[in-house]
Amino acid sequence: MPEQAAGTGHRAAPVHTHPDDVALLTALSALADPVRIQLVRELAAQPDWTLSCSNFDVPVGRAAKSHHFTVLRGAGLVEQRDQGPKRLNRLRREEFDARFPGLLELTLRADDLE
Amino acid sequence: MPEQAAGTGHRAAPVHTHPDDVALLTALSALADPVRIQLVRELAAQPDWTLSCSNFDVPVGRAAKSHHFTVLRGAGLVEQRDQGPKRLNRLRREEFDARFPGLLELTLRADDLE
DNA sequence: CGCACTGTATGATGGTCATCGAACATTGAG
DNA sequence: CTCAATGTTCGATGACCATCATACAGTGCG
Repeated sequence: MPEQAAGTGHRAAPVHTHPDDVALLTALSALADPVRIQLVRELAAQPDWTLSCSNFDVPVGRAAKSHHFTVLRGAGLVEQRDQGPKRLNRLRREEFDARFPGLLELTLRADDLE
Repeated sequence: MPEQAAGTGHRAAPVHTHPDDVALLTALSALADPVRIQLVRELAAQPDWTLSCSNFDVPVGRAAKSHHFTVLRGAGLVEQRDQGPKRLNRLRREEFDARFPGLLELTLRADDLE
């Protein structure tokens, strides 16, 4: 099969939560972690669907990184799509900003003293 | 002594942190707690300097409540002033909003699903 | 002074969570 | 098929934190 959608995947699709279904406390808790803040920032610095999980430069192992992505998905911050063995990521900018106006911008702002 | 300033207080003054000196992670962590969110909301619903700590209706004991106010002060969210045996509170709306635009408004917004 | 009220400080406790190592699953390439 | 690469899952561990009960310290009133 040539380029047939590349999506025959028998793999379990990642579970997503739309920002509209996310509680404020969940969103704040998701962002109240230095590793996850860094993930969101690196994600924002590259085009959508260009970064796979292993491309992020955070000081934790694969297992912890996978856990953090689960949390970010659950908070409506990240969308993931499988492509081959990789899991590509996208920051849900507009949808999240519609639910929590300003919060993402705040997170992405390069503040000193962090 | 009649109304002589009411400030002879030998009590240790509460330690405050200006929002400008607060890291994003600190602010998010402070608000990522249901009790503290409720404290901030009740505080916002009344005029400044009208609520003493014991006036807040949260389901924790005095000790825990005191702890939460310490966290809120350290995040630049609350200012406290001693008056007699009471410690009056004020939400630092403008200063906090200048440092973290939109975050306070987000917190005060009555979202369902929390 | 003695007392009620208000808030803080001090351990102690329990739960949550971030992390790791190792095992496992899936995918695509050789 | 075999292998390397990518992620997930599981169990265990350790740290952090919210909470409590208790004791303590100011404050003002009678």
